[in-house]
Amino acid sequence: MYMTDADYPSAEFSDDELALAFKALSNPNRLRIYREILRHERHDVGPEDDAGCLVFDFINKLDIGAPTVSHHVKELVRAGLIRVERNGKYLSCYLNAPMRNAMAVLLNNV
Amino acid sequence: MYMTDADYPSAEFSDDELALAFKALSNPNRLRIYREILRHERHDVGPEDDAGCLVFDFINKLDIGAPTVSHHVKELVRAGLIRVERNGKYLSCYLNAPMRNAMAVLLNNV
DNA sequence: GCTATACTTCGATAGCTATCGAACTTTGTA
DNA sequence: TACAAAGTTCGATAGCTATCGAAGTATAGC
Repeated sequence: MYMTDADYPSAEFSDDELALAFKALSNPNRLRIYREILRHERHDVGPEDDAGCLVFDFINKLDIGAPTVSHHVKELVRAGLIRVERNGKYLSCYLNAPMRNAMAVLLNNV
Repeated sequence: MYMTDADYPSAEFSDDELALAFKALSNPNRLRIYREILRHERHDVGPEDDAGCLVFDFINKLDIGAPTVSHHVKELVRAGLIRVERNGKYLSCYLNAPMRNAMAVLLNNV
């Protein structure tokens, strides 16, 4: 695990921000993308040799076109759920832990 | 606590069902209603003297009309997030634990 | 510089949704 | 039985969104 408690600040998000995050998970294809990123993060490889989760794979595995995948990835970024980084030819997706944590706290704690 | 492990079956929901649940939380007012029900469940009173969370209160506290509140409550029920029960003059809302659990597992585990 | 690959942007569209006011139903109470 | 309160149903509307195909951009490799 590369995470410490510092990666899980009990960050406060507004109702609107949280609702936006949940909205980002309200489309089945977008939920699949997010779950894949979560799963990838969990089988944690070292940060150096980790190419992240590739948009390329989403385009090839999901039954929707590249423009739609591009749109979904942007929505996940806009919602603060993930961030995205170019690695040469490919685009990698990474989990944004604070928002995940905020949603989890909402469901478990309050 | 009135819950046991049996109240938390690792129930399996499809991507579509989970996406529907997240969609139900994608509207700020609906999220507020759900959080209030969660909060109420947490300060757990005994089942006998517990009137639950009243739709009446949502109608009076949120800045939206009664028809809209009614619509939102129905969406939460349809998504499997809550259930609703008439208690005399008032309508009470109760948490539907399996769906909450499924969302929490998704965010924490996979 | 050319070509192929990996996306992105644009414009369009069909379908959904949050909200409202008006009218209705159901329940408790006088 | 009548009245009031609590919630629902209806019909309408403005605005959003998932998806597409076509065309554009950026990167890697030759």
